[in-house]
Amino acid sequence: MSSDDSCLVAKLENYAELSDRDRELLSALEGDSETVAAGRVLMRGGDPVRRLFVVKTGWLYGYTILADGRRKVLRIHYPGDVVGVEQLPFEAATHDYEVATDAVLCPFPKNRLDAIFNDSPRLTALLWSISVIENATLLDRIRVVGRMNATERMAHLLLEICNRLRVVGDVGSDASFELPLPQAVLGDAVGLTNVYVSRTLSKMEDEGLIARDSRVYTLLREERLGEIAEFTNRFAKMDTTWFPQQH
Amino acid sequence: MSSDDSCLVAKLENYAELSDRDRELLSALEGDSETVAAGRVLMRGGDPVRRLFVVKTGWLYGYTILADGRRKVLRIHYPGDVVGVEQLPFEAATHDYEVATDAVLCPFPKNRLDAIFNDSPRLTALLWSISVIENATLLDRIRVVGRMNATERMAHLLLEICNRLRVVGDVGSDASFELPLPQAVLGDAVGLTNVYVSRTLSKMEDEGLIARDSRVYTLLREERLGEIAEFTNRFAKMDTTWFPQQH
DNA sequence: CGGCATATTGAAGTTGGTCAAGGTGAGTGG
DNA sequence: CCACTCACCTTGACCAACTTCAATATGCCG
Repeated sequence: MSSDDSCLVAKLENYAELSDRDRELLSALEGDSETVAAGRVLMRGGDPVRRLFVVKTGWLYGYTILADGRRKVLRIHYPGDVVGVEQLPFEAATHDYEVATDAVLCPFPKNRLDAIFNDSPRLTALLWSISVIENATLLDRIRVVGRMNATERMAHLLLEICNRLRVVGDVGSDASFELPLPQAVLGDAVGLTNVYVSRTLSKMEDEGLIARDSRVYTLLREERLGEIAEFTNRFAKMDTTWFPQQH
Repeated sequence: MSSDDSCLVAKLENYAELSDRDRELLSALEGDSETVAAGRVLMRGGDPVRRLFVVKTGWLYGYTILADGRRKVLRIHYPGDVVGVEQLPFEAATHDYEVATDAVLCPFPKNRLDAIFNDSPRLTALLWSISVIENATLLDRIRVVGRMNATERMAHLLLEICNRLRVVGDVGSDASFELPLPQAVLGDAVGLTNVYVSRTLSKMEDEGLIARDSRVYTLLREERLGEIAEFTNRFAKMDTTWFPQQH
């Protein structure tokens, strides 16, 4: 496989120059690939975690189910993501993962990361940075879920999804994109019920903020949505000045 | 300063063996220290971020204020924490930080991290792991705030604080500890109002779950609280088997 | 002693949850 | 090609949890 068709390499090159060696190290992670069907549970909380996954295509999400059945989606993963970094320091998975759409994943054992740690401090810093940025989106999510009302929550979620998809080019120039997740999952992501997600999206549609055609969403007034949700695109820019020098 | 009185070194040594060189690298980060008075704002969202801080003593927390004044505490920082890792990839701070109690901080420029990246892949992996674990506590927080009721939220918060403090030994054998944050801040942390925090804590006290004496809290039935909140102590154990070898 | 921040308690108001009924659309089998 | 199913979405009526507003209490520090 050439590194040209690696969405991970493409994503990382947005932020910093990669050496040939770096590209080689990353390609090694995407060696094998495996197809997983929509609806499959990739991993369960408590399972031993020995592998990470680079997502080549498809969507998945991490979630937990509370004792009484309430469910919370913790993080949505998009093409180009490395799934499992959040499990690195744990012997057993902290939560479940479901594959939302048919997906192509490239699994690799987590101890293969040591090649990166040993050979490329710079690439290590870059991967860490990506994980910290995703972290920042979690802080945003905490802010949203902890203090915002339903419309603000949905606006924020749609903006985040739209901007994540833009990184891999899956968004039209009119800010339209396919969102293959059912409303119940969107609700689980932002802490609302499926019923109230429906009501809220309908209201946003009535107000001309968004349009929907089955599961294709269009952000008609993206700027306004940004104000409503006080949205910041965390992936816009990265500070790499502190990175260790290539050597 | 000897590394013996470094809470950062102490914390890290819980999880993996450190070489003399590692200890040296870490001590370099805690060279200078600076005292900051309770109530001071350490950093504001938008400020350039050039330094990280090792917390030697004291509490601080990160927060954001929404346009209409609603406030959300994003993360509480304890002694031994490295504050600012979450800002590494950003040119400007993503949110504000307030010092909650008089604190001693050791600031160091973020580009001094490259010594660690270059010289100790193993220490790099360890620091990354710590940041991923903190990440996991954020996921827990999202679960709590997104799907749990007031009692469950407060139970979870108290357990998390108690277990974080245990790492630095600030908890009595009867599970009692000083919690110097006003109830409004606790509410901002879990997405409740100060009023409802008061009601909820009173109710928990009536039920014999906790006891309070001014700001000293005792978890009378810690096990039961753990069930209520479905709490997991993320700092209990770390998988270091995948770490790059010392070389 | 006075002032200020914090905590408690009560009463009334809202947002979103719950329960339930119906509608829509894609996929399947006859 | 139609009927059946199943998953998902929508809408209405009622309800509960938490918020808001307001008054009062407590406690610390000058």
